[in-house]
Amino acid sequence: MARSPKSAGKGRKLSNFLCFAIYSANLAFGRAYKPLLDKVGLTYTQYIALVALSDEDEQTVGTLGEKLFLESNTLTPILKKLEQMALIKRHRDPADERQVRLSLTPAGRKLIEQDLGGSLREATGLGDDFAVVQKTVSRLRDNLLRATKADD
Amino acid sequence: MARSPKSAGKGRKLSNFLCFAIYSANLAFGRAYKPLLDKVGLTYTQYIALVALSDEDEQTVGTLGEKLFLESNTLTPILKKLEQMALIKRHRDPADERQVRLSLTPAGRKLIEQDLGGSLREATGLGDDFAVVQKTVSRLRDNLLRATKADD
DNA sequence: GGATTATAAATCGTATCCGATCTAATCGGA
DNA sequence: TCCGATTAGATCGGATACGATTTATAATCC
Repeated sequence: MARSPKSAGKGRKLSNFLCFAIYSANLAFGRAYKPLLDKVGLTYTQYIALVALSDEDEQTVGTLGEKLFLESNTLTPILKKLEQMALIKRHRDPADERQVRLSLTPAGRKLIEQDLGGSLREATGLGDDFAVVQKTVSRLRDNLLRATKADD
Repeated sequence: MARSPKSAGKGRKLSNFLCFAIYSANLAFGRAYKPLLDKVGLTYTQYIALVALSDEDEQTVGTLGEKLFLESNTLTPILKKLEQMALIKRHRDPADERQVRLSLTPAGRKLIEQDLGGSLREATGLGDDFAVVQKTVSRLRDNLLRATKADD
């Protein structure tokens, strides 16, 4: 990844790597959410998946994967776990037996409506920049994915 | 779509979650680096660890972990792999046998000096905002970790 | 000095990610 | 209509993350 133009001496400074800032910020978010999610028995990824599922009922694994930038190899085990916890329902679509439809159970919806991470907005220390950063990082992600897909 | 979503309700939009922007941007960086790192047989985390190790010779697992925000449970297997690839050396510190000292081999240093991710700066599409985003996200990370540690 | 405590790394079990592959179901062209 | 190609999920193996525990060494206290 790109670094600042200056690399005197021995190594490249980690602090100049945007990828490392993102990588470590992701770890930090996971740790910030941990105590909140432990209370309800969810992992970070399970929580994100549940939020995405709250967007719409009867999504397929594929469409959910497009939202989360993940595929069935990662999602299937997570979704089975969420079903096992009675937070979602999974069933094959009768109109196309290849697809699996996903919906929150009342328990799952109730859990999501608690706004579990609400207290974290302040912890980011971003103040009014919160929305700007969110948009900028999303744009960064989209640009990277587009560029990556482009030279396949 | 044949079926109409019965709930429509209150889902929280994933697009409003800063944590998801960071989470997915991290996935995107990993995928952008993948083809570059495959050429040299490194994984994303191994590469980040190697960059951190290029900063200084004779670091311990603990000090490396402070830079990477990781601990020995995660680092030890990665460092053993890097040693096995002859990119670093590991040895117990004679002055304190509890500690393991880490240094790049010439091959490891040579690999890092290639600036493998250089081509990705452009792919971020951030232009002159690159450095600003890098600093803002680092600050976000530090704030989150501080807040998380604070109410332990 | 010997026992207790603290520290550094390693180990172990669980849960992601991800490439590769597999299976089942659907589609499509001759 | 038939059969190969495509598609959607699921499965599998390797590599992180991470809490909890273990081992080995060092520091501290009485």
